[in-house]
Amino acid sequence: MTEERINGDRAPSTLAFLLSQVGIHASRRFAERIAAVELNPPLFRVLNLVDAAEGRSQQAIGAAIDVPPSRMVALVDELEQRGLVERRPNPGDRRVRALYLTAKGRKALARGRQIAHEHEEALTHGLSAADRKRLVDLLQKMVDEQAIGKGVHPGLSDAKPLRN
Amino acid sequence: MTEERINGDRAPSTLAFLLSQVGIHASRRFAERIAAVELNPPLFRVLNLVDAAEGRSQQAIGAAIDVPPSRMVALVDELEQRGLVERRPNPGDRRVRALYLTAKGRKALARGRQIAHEHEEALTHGLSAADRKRLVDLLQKMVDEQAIGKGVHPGLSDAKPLRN
DNA sequence: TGAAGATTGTTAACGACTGGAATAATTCTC
DNA sequence: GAGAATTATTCCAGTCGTTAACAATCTTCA
Repeated sequence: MTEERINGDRAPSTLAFLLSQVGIHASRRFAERIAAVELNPPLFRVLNLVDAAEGRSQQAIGAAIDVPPSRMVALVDELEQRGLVERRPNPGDRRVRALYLTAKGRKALARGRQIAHEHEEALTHGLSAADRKRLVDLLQKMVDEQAIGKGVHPGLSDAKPLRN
Repeated sequence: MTEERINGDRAPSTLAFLLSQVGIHASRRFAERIAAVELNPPLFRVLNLVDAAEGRSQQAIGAAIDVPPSRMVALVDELEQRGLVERRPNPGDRRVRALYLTAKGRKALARGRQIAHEHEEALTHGLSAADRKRLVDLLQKMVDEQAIGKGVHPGLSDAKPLRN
């Protein structure tokens, strides 16, 4: 094989390019890491939200992370089957299934957070504390300017025109 | 509705979180923008690569952007049907279909680049030139440290354990 | 009070997207 | 010249997520 290595010069280091490159890399690595505890990002997010607001309805937490009701069902089904969360009846409203973390769920969440922490460390490995702070500030500024996801992480598999 | 707005504090502004949030946002917006010229990111990438190295085989450029052969077929099929690229026989190797841009393909590519430029502008809108440079430097440092995609943009829909 | 209209959780059907295996035609290695 | 490797392609199967429809339950308000 000639192996002439096609020159990537065409794809210059524009900020947009770097951002998506690094961002996607970060997402993927995290997905790989979190898989070690049999979780995937959406599941981990739901777990976090349930912990943040126990007793809420499926749709309430679904709305908080921009997940449609029909999708929440499958997500919670899995979490419940694995004994990480419970669906309890809501005395006040019998349509609602209030979500609660089980002891096992708390453990899984703790492990997940530990992994998230390690991920953070690995990702910022080559950066000094000062660099890290600068980067956080700059990115936060972008988030504010762009009014990106009002506090909600987009996740990789939402929206339609993604395709990338 | 109670609308108590579940507190997102659980998802602190870790660098990893910010990076994927902003990165994914950047990818999505670009996908939306590029759709204006009937292209999607993978198609645009192929177009760029063909331009960067005309006459290469499908698999050669596929390898350069980490797209499996079977997928390249569909990608090139579409590009060819729309008259943006041509598959020409390779005199030296009759198995190979060398790819070339058509005049129309060049125009589409030019428009795509224009859009990419606008995207860059919009994305960095709130940043000063100095901020922008700092950000590029920091991100580039991360790319180098992490040995992220050896010059290749990952794209949003590759790898398996993505899921996010 | 009671009927119409919302809302919650679920299921089912459908479509978009991909990668991997198998195949035919060619080329390369010895 | 035989067998291994390579290129492009087709096919198939699996993953995922969205929309629509539905039953049960609540709310509204005449």
